[in-house]
Amino acid sequence: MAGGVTIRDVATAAQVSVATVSRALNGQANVTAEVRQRVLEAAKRLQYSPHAAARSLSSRRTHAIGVVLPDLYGEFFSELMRGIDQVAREHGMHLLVSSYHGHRDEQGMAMRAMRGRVDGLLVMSPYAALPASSDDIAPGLPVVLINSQYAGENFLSLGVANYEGARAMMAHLIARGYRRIAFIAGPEDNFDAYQRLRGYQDAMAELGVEEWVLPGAFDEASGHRAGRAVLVAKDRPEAVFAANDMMALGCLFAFSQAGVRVPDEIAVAGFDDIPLARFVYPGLTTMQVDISGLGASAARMLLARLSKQTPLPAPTPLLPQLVVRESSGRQSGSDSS
Amino acid sequence: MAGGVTIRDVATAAQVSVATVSRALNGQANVTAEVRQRVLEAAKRLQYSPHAAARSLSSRRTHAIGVVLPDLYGEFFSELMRGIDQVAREHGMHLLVSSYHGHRDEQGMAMRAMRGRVDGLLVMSPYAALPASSDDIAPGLPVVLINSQYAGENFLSLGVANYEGARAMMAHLIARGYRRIAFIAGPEDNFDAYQRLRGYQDAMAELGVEEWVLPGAFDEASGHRAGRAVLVAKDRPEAVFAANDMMALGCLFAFSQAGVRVPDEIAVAGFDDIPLARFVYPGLTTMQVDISGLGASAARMLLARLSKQTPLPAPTPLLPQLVVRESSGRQSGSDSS
DNA sequence: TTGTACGCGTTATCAT
DNA sequence: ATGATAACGCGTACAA
Repeated sequence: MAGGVTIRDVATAAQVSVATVSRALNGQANVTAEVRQRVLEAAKRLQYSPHAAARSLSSRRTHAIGVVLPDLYGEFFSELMRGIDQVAREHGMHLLVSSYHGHRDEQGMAMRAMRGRVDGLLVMSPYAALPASSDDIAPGLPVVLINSQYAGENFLSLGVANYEGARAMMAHLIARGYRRIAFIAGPEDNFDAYQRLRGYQDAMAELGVEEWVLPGAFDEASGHRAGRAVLVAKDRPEAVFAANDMMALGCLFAFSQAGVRVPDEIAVAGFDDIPLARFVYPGLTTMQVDISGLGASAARMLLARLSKQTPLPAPTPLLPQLVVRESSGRQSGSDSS
Repeated sequence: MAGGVTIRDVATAAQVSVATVSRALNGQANVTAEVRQRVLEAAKRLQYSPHAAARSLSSRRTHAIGVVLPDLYGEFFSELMRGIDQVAREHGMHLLVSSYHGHRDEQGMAMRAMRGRVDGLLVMSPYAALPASSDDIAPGLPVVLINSQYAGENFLSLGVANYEGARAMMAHLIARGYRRIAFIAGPEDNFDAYQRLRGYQDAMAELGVEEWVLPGAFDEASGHRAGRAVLVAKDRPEAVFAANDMMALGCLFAFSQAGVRVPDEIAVAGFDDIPLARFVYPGLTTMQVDISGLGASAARMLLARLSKQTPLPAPTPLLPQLVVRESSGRQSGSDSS
C-alpha cells in the first residue's frame, strides 16, 4: 500500500518539515546537502510519489496537455499522436486525449471537461463549423488549432497546405499528359477534403476539362467502390486522384483485381504518403504529408505559448511534397530499407 | 476570462452557499427545485465548469484512466485506443496516455507519474520482463495488464490467444496441403510475436518438417525484405506465414513486384486482419484479431474493478478467427461494402 | 432543505 | 536553512 504515502509521511521519516521536503524534492537551492540526502532516501524508501491533483491545485500547473480529436481512427490519428507524444515527453508533459464522435456540441463538452486537467489544448477541428463560440473555447486556456479553417483568426493554428498540395499533384499529372482526371473526394464536411477538392477543381477549370468527382469517405472501402464505379463507366478516365491514400489504395486494388494495369491503363494518385504506400505494388504516386511532424509542430507551438517564451512562432503551413512511385512494368528491385 | 470562475462565484450569484451549489450541480436529492434552477442558471451564465484537480483531491476520484503503452505507432495502437476510448467515454472517463519508448525503467516512471491523475491503469507490456517489481507497480491503483505474459499471476490481465491462433493458421495451411512453410517472425523481445512463433514451431515439429524462420520487426519494410529473401533462396517455400499483417503485406508486394503469383506459386498468410487486408489484391489469408474489442474488454474489466461490482470478470483470452481470402486467379467482383 | 467548516496533498509566503 | 501556515477549489460531515 504505497499509494497513500504523502509528503507528511516523508517529512516525519526524514525528521524535517513538509516545506523542506517539498523544497528538497523539487530541487530548490535552499537546502543543505545532508538534509536533502535524508529526504531523498526517505522518499525512496517509502516509495513516495507526489499526488498530481494536489500539486496542480496548489501550483496551478498540471504538466499535461489536452488533445481533442474528432475520432481516434486510422493512421492519421496514430501518426499525429506519435508526433505530439514525442515533444510532450521531451518536455515532461502528459497527454490527455479526448474524442468527440458526435459533433461540435460534444467537442465543446470535451474541451470544457478538461478545465483543471491540462495547461493547454491541441484541437483538431476539420469540420466546417467553428470549434466553439470563440470565447467559450478559451476559458484562459492556450489553444492551438490543427487543420482548422480558422487559421490565424483568433487562435494559434497550424495546418497542412492541402490546396497547394492538390494543385501540385494536378500539375504533375497534367505535365505527364493526363487530361481526363477523376477525383475521389473525402467526407463532405471535412475541411482538408474540401481544400483538396478545390485544388482539383481549380486545376481542371484552368485546364478547360470537365471535372469528374466521385464520392468517398477517406477509407479503403469507399476508394474500392469508386474504383469499380470508374471501371464500369462509359469512357474511363486516364487518371484517378484520390483525396487520400487509403482511398487510393482501395481504388488501386479494385483495378488490380479487375486486371487493369496501373499506371499503363489508368494512373492512380493519392495524398498523405502513408507508410504502406511505399511498399504497395503497383506504385502509388502521392503527396507526402508529415503528419507526425504536424503533431510535433503543434505541440511545440503550444508549449512555447505556455512558457511565454516566443511571442508567436511563425505559423507556417506544412507543404506536402510530391512523391512519384509510378512503376510502369515489372521491376525486380527498386527502393530498399 | 471564464477560466477563474469557482464554485464560490456561482454561490454568490445564486445567493446560496457553496455546499448547495455543489449538491445542485452533482444532482443530489436534497435541493429544492427552485434553488437548483437558480444555481444551474448562474452556473451556465458564468460559464462555470468545476476544477478537476480540486474535485479529485477532495473526492479521491479523477474520472480518468491511464493507458501505458510501449509506443504509439501503427494500426494496433489506434485500434486499441479506439476500443478503450469507446467504453471510457460511455462511462464518462478521460484517457491519459503515456508511452515508454525506452524500456522498463521508463515504464515504471510513466506508471508512478500517474498517481493522483487516474483511478486505474491499463498497461500493455509485450516485453519479456515484468512490468515492474510486483508491488512497485500497484501503489493501490487497480491495474489491468494487456497482452502480458503474466496473465493471471498477480494482476488482472487480458490478452490475445496468439499461440492458439498461430496453431489454427498452421492447421489451415497444412490442411491445404502446404508443407514447406516459412515464418516471418516479429521482434525478439515481443511476447505476442514469441507466442506466434511458438505456434509455428510446434506445428512444424509435429509435422516433421524443418522450420524456416526469417527475422522481422512487425513493419512492412521487414516483410518486404523477408519476401525478397525468400525469392532468392535455393528452393522456395510453398507458403509464407508472417507474424502480422504488415509484414505479410510487405511480403506480398515483394512477390507481386517480382511477378510471382499468389497463392498459385506461393501462399501468404498473416495475423491481425488489419482493415487494409480486406481490400488488398491478391487476397491475404489472416487471423482476425479484434484489437478494438481487446481494448474495450480491458477497459471494461478495469471499470468493473473500480466500481467493485464484479469480483473478477472472467479473463477469457481473445481467440483469433481464421479469415480466408485467397483469391486464385482474377475475379471481377467478390465482397462489397 | 440549507449553511458552516474541515480536510484532501502540495506549494509558497512568511517568520525564525 | 528551516519551520509554521495560509491558500488552491471542491466535497461533505455536521449543525441548524
